[in-house]
Formats: sequence, structure tokens, C-alpha cells
Amino acid sequence: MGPRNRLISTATTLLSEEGVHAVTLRGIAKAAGVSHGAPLRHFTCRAELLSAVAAAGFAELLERGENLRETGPRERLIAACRGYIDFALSNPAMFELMFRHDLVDAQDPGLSSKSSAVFELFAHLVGDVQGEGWHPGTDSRLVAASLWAALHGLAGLWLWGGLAGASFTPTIDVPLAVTLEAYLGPN
Amino acid sequence: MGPRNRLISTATTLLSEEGVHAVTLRGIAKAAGVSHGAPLRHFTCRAELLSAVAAAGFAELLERGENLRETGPRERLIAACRGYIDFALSNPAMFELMFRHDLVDAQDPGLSSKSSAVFELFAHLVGDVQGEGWHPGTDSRLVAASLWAALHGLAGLWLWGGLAGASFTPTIDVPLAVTLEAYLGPN
DNA sequence: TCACGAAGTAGACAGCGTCTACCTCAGTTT
DNA sequence: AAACTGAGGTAGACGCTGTCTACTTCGTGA
Repeated sequence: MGPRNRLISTATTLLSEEGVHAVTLRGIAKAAGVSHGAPLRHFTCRAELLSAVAAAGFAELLERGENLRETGPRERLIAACRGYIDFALSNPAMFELMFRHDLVDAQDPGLSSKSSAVFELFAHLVGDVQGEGWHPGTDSRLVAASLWAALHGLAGLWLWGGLAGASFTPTIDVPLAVTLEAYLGPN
Repeated sequence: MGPRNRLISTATTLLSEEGVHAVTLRGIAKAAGVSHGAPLRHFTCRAELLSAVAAAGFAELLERGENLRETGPRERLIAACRGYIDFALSNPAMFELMFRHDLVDAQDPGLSSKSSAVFELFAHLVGDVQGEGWHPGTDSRLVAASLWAALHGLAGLWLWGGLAGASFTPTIDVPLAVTLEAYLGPN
């Protein structure tokens, strides 16, 4: 593993253990045991390093979506939805970083390709369920966008704290079930 | 208007015109025509000032929700949903600030009271539609949380750029219609 | 007249991203 | 063998940031 990948790895660890505020160039350099200017030998700026970290986050999300065990299209989509929520709550700092354009460069090729691959996979899962007569005739990517947004907002608001600790639900599974039922019907 | 409110007003203007990155204590001080240390005479820290700005954002959102013209419960809820999206897209920097816990103090009384008031109003609008037989027997706040999250995620992803510029929709109204139909049925 | 509190100023400090000049050293070319 | 080259790392500087502190100014009430 070269120094570039070592910095990405160090930053990823620092991110998950300390949160978004800890992934400063100087903090990453210190955690990697190098001087404060060393990271800029391998990345043109902080955003480029963090973009590589965020791209790894989208890659993990993609991997989760590709390794679904469920066989039925509908069950696969539901599992993917639960997987998205699970990813966000298991990696809150990574989830935050992935959507923070002030920390990450949206134009970064490695990042944008990974994020759009996640969306395309999700749209494909939606399309498979449409083949069973769900939302027929609507663009898969349109339905996928709406459903993804519902999940994304649920994870975001939960982590934000607007729903967690609320009296009406102890866990995110309860509002998640409402969301899934709204889109996919009972069960 | 005292100096405290003048700083809040200046910060709000700076936020909408320049974005989140511009609302630094020193930037606000300069825009207000005072020295860099003056704002800390009226706020204990930057987060307290920005919390007051964000609270004003939630207050405006609350006002929108209270001034809905529609008479029918269902029409009122739909209008509130569209109003949330419209607020986010009309005030993207404010919308971002309101949910950025690294910039704002979630425990700030003025902020948390305003944000929970918005949620309570939304839950009330949901409850009125439930009285017409929609999602009967489910806690209004639970349905409200799920629906709010769907709208919140849609606005967030749109502003993030993951959906905007996508080939499948020119405006946010198209995926929004999908979301509203999923929750509220046709029309 | 004096005291006091609100408000503002100016300087300092550490931490940040970034830039630059310098150093080291393995590998390749001449 | 000597010279060059480029990857990688170091150290210092710059301007920016939030925050703290000491000092000033000024209107008001005792």
C-alpha cells in the first residue's frame, strides 16, 4: 500500500472514530505519522483526499447493494432500502461526509462515478420490481429518486436528532416501515 | 433594533447572498461595520449567533405552515409539502444551515423550540387528514416523520445535485409528485 | 460628580489549508 | 562511476478562522 492509499485509510479510520470535524489535513498527517505538509504531496487539496474517502464510502454502499441475498425483486429492493438505512446509522460520519459538498469535490471523477453507480444500481432494483407490475410505465430512475430521497431523508433526520429520542418511536425501524409501506404497500 | 438583532439580520443577509461559507464571525462583523470581536459581546460563540439565524429560518417555515390558504385537510397537507420544498429551494443556504449541527447548537432553546414547533404543526396537518380516513390508527407524528423525511430527503438530494440535471426530470416537481402519490394516492 | 454597565476596539493565540523552499534517496541514464 | 531525476518528506511562512483578554468609550442613574 503506497502512501496515498495509506492516507486514505488513515483518514477513513479517523473519520469513523472521531467524526467529520477530525479529518483535517493536519490531523490526518499526525495520525499517519508524517509532517503536516506531507498529504499535499499526494492530493492537490483537502477536498481531493476527502473525496477519495467518500468514494470508498459509496463503494461500500455499492458492494452492499450487489451482495443482496434475497432472490425476489421486491424482497431485494426492501433489503436494499434497509441496507441504506443500516449503512447510514452504522457509519454516521461517513454518511455525513459523502453528502457534504463543502468538504468533498462533487466533480471528482472517482467520487461522482461511484455515487452515480449506486443510484444506477438502485434504479435497476426498482426496475425489477416494476416488472412485477409496481408503478408500471414510470421511469425507474424517477421512482428510484423519490424512494431514495425518502430513505435518505429518514436517515438524515434520524442522525440529525429530530426523530431520535422522539416519544412516538424507539427505533428508526418504525418510521422506516411507514415509508416502505407508503411506497411498496403492506408487508 | 438593538445590536444583537442587527447582527442576526446581517448574518441572515450574508447567508442568503454568499452561502454558508461566508457566515464567519469576522465576515458578519465586517458586513455589520464593527470590529471582529464585537459579535462576541452579544453571543457567547459563533454557534449561538448562527442558532439564532437558523431559528429565524424555522420561524419562517412555521409561518408558511400557519398561513396556508387551502381549506380541505388533504389540500392543506399537500400545500404544506410543496411549501417545504419551495422553502428549501428558495433558501438553499438557510436550509443547509438549519440542519448543520456543526454550525448550530442543537440544544439552543430558541432553535429547538422553533424546530419542534414546525414538526408539531406538520403532525397536526397530518392528523387532520387522518380524520378523513387516511392512515387511520397510526400515530400522527409517526406518519408525519416519515412524510417529512421523504420531503426533506428530496430537497436535500436535489440541492446536493444528485437528482438535479438528471435526464429523467427537469424540475423537482416530477419526483415530488411521485412522493406525494406514494403517501397520499392519486392526485 | 461618580459609578456602572453596555458596547466596541485592538491585540494575541492556536489551529486550519495552502504554498514554497529545501532535503533525502532510490533508480535510471549517460 | 557520475550525473540526473522524480517521489516523498520536512519546516516555515501566509492569511484565514474562533476565541480570549485588556482597554476604551459613552450614556444613564445614584
